[in-house]
Amino acid sequence: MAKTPTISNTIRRLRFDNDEMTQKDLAAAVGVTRQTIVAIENAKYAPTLELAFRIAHAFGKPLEEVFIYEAPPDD
Amino acid sequence: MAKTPTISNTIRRLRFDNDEMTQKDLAAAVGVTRQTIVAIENAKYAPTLELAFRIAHAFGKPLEEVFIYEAPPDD
DNA sequence: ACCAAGTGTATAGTATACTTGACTCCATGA
DNA sequence: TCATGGAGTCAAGTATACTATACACTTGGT
Repeated sequence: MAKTPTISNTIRRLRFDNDEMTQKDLAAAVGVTRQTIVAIENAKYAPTLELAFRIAHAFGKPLEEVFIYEAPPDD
Repeated sequence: MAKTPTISNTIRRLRFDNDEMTQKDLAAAVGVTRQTIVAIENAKYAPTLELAFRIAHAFGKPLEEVFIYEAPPDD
């Protein structure tokens, strides 16, 4: 696996676009704790594929519109 | 997080469509071990979001064409 | 001045993705 | 017949996503 985190996301913007949904409400909607949302939103770590799908699903968006992969140079 | 695995994938088909690429070669291409590919291909567990992106990238396909999310009923 | 809601952070623990090394089985071909 | 390559599996260990509880800071409202 890659050493450098190469994934960004638009969760914060999507929350505000969705009636200013709180981190707490998003967490409940996708079935994780609030600090998991905080960590992901601030790119402390990337979610599992399943959680990524659930978050995208919660916003009614395709996954690749929520999470953006920046391919490393050695590709 | 969900208890039941709700993610399937088309890796096996994609490997064969890609010049019969072996598990070993795919593993090397995305930077993991061969048994990780075996496990994911046979849906023993789902990859991280980053690895999912790398696999899709290796095949030149969008992520959601490689990994398919089946939303649970309680959605 | 106070309080509540929303957000960020810390630490310790659990769950699971991923690694390493070894072994088996099956098919193909020299 | 035996060797080789591709695929599956098992067990023990490491890395990291995620949980639980708790506390600090800011902002808006009363």
